[in-house]
Amino acid sequence: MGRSPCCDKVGLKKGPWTPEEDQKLLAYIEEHGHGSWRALPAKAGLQRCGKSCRLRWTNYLRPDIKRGKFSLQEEQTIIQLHALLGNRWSAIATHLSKRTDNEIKNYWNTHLKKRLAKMGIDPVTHKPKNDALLSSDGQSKSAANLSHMAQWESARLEAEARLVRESKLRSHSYQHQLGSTVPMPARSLDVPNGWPGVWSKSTEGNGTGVPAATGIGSDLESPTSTLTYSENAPPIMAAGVGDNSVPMIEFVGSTSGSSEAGIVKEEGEQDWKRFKNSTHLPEYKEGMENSVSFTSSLHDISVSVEGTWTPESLRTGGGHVHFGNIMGEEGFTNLLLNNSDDQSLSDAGDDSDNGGASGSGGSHDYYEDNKNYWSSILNLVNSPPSDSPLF
DNA sequence: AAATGGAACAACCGCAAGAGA
DNA sequence: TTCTCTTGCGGTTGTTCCATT
Repeated sequence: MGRSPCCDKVGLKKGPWTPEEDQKLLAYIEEHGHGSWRALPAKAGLQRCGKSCRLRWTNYLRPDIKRGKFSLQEEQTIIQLHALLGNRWSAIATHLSKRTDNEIKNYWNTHLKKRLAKMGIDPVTHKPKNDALLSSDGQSKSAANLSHMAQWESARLEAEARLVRESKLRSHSYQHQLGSTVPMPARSLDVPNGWPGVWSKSTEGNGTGVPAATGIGSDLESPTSTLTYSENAPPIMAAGVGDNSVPMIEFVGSTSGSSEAGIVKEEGEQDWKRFKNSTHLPEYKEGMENSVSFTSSLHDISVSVEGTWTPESLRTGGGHVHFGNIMGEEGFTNLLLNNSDDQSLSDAGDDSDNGGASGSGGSHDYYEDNKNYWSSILNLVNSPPSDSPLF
């Protein structure tokens, strides 16, 4: 696994891109596609390394990028997904169509992270910084159980992200098979909305006969995969292999309708509707405490979880956790956002009942906040990413 | 009006993983 | 199997902008 020398060559320009350079890069990619990034600068007449060109394209020039201020919804999504995924910006970006991982990362570091910290919320754990005070009672246990489920969802979400990446890779290889160097838009990036101009030009220009984006983008073969996913030991789930307390998560994924990919999206949407309406966390039953299976019909993902699933870990409050129908509730994130001193944020919602989420509230509030918080997260990850062509 | 400090954002760096020869 | 190349990713740095003094 060597590392490409890239930018350490002398004579290559670094630093901010000029409009002329942007134009050259755009024009070249429009006509030829990017092909090999390493070879691109010379062909395009740019004194840049390929890596620099790739970053400029993916983070700035790509036509399917939405720029500008993040909406409240986007902020909420970022916070919620960050609570689940941590600094996995690319995975988060797959749920924020038209936003790049770099942009999300920057926004987190410059806005959201500080905002949370200012409110006494640890931006890493998404818990109040004085959480330790609660560790001696049952509240932390509840939080841990919720986190347990969140980890479970995190693994599922990451598997989804893998499927997206796989889809992208497949689409690239498909392109190569067709002898084209035109980059295949990735479904995860919601490309069809923004690509057609470039894509059509490209395909027309190179004469490969590859259908335009609206055609091939939606006809992308869906990922059909069998993957064994080993979560790399997040704190709560971490333990040694073979340890009975270790939840082992295995995803066996194959996409329904993969050979008729053109209808995948629609099927997926319906699938999600059914899924949202019917999905609960698996009900706890005696005798199955170390094995819980879950199936998402969307990707035929069957998830088997082996580990210390307890009735407590499957419950919040008085009933089983439902993923759906929580959107209307006031989530913890909303509390965070509403408590923010950022006037640009929504002041909607009445969080007075919950006593805020500054972390200094009572333990009951903390419990309720956690419940709402994770419910909101779980609801989010079980909702189709907005505008995402994957769903 | 000039200086200064912080915020915001673009870009770079280095590591890791996968593919292919 | 090993090595090289390419790409993706996350952390960090550098530059620009803007508000405040």
